[in-house]
Parts: sequence; structure tokens; C-alpha cells
Amino acid sequence: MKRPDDTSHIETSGAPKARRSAGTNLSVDLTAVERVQAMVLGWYAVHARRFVWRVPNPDPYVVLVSETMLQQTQTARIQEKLPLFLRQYPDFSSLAATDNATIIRAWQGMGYNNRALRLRDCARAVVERFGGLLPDTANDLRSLPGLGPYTVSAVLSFAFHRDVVVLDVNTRRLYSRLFGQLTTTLEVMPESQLLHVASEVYPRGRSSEWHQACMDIAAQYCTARSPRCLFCPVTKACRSAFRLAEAVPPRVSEPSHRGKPNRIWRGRIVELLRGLPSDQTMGLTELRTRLFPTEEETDGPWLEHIVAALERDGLIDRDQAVDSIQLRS
DNA sequence: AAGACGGGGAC
DNA sequence: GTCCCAGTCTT
Repeated sequence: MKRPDDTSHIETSGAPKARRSAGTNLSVDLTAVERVQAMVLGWYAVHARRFVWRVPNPDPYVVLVSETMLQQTQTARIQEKLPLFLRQYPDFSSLAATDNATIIRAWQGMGYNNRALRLRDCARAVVERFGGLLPDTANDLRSLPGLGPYTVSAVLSFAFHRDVVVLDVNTRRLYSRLFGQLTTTLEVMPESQLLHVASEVYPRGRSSEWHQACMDIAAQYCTARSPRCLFCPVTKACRSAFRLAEAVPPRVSEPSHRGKPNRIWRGRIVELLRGLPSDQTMGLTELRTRLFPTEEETDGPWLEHIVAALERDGLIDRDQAVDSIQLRS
């Protein structure tokens, strides 16, 4: 790959172009911020990743769907699943009309199934409260189920082209290292500082382009584990470049059973029920046998607890009288 | 402030 | 095998 750090050909909008004056020591240099902007946008103009949701004037509905899918989920998966999902649910009204079992099946392979139900609930709210049009203010967006700080800003920036800061795991990591002079790959700047530098650094009028560019750079060069500073387009402006020791993340324990986290078992249960024809159900005993061919004492009470949680979350229906479990209709 | 919540790919 | 991922919601 070509070294992408040559920004000499980049024009920074509205700023005087850097020029080296021959014969004197006087040279007009881009300010630090403008220099970083030129590096990032210059790189992006040539090397932007191509995604199915990345189009000139994206439909706000598609932005919302893709950003919801992208929560804690890598881009490659969404690239594959989004077109199928949009074929099945092309707009808010079709999404609003779907039932739990159908959208859980449509969500297959993406994980965090509660997101799917929230997205459907969100579509219903958009239809009922906003006439089927996604609102374009932070307060209205934040009032919708499934939209937190990140997704609200992503929608405002990518769908409505507003000048807003977009902070996600990528931009947090990139800004932290770029401006923070860190020493390990684990550290990030305090949120208050991130908010400050983030609001200073993005070029007005180009929030959408800028933040997606930062995400691309962070995802491909300023990676979590072992950053590739040598080829990063902003190395020359980075206070942490080549100085990050790889640190060991702290162990986080999760509620588990038989050595696997409960949420993995939940996923397996939902996957088993997905494979069931919609007119069939599965008994608790059969479910237990499918999960654990060799039974143990603790399986019963544990499974009872897991199934109750799935029911509470709206993922499954259960009729204890006839011992039947199925995806929530 | 800390947990809970999937699943697939990278290493 | 472990770590990571365009976060959000609930205790």
C-alpha cells in the first residue's frame, strides 16, 4: 500500500494553503487541526471503504437500520445481512407491521436479538408518533427505543447532515491516541476530554464524511490490539504513534453455565426455536436434551431461569400447561 | 457504576 | 483458546 501521509496536494477548505516560501524561513503552515483534517479527508477521498449503506444521500430509514445493526457488530456482517433485511423490510411501515418471531428469524446471525425487537418497536413509534418519518432532532430521536447517544448522533450526522460529534469505539480510540499521548493500547481519554477534542476537530459542514473517515482509519490502522502506525494516514500528527505497549485487558466474568456465558446459551436456544416451523413448539425437556445430551443436576433450575428471562424479554412464548416453547408470535 | 446481552472473524 | 466489534438498556 502506498504511504498515505503525503497531504501536500490537499486543499483545506476555507484555509490558506500551506506554502513553503523559497529563500526565506517564513512559511505559512496549516494549523494543527487543519492539518489533521487534511490528512483524514485526503486519505478518505481515495481509500474510503465501500459499504452498501454508504451512499451519497442515504435514506434515514436505512441509516437507522444499519446503525442499529452496527451496534457492537462488525461491518462485514452487516454488509452481508443488510440487503436481505431491507428486501424484507423496505420501510418503517413494513417493519412496524412485523411480529416478534418473524423479525427474530430475519435477524438470524446478527446477535443481540433484543436489538431487533427494539428496532421494530422503534418503527412502530415512528409510524405512530411521527407519521412514518424519522424525526431530525436529538430529543425526538433519543426518545425512540434502541437509540442511545451514538445512534442519535449517527442519524443526525449521516442521514440529516447535521454538524454533530459522533463518538463510538473507533473515534474514541483514534482521538485518544491522536491527542492524548498514551502509552498502552488499552487507555482512552476521559469522556469529557473526548467530547472537547471531538467538537474541536471535525470540519464544519462535513460531519458525516469526517466521522466515517475516522471510523475507517481507526478500524484499519488505529486498531484496538496492535495499531499499524507505520501505515496510518495520521501517524505524523499522532502523539501516541509507535509508543503504545500492548496491554492485557482485565478479565471480565459473566454469569455462565457449564463453562459458557448465559447469553451464548440464550443464543443457542433462540437458534433452536428459529429452526422450528412456525406451527410447531418444543417442550422444556426436549430443549434441555438438545442443549445438554448428558444431563446434570443443575441444568433444570438454570434452564428455568434462562427461559423465564427469554420470555420476559419478549423473545419466546411459553405455555406451561402443555409444556410448549416457541418464538414469541 | 456495573451487568446483561450474540455471534462470527481475527489472531 | 481469547479478544474484538459504528452500543443500549436495566439494575
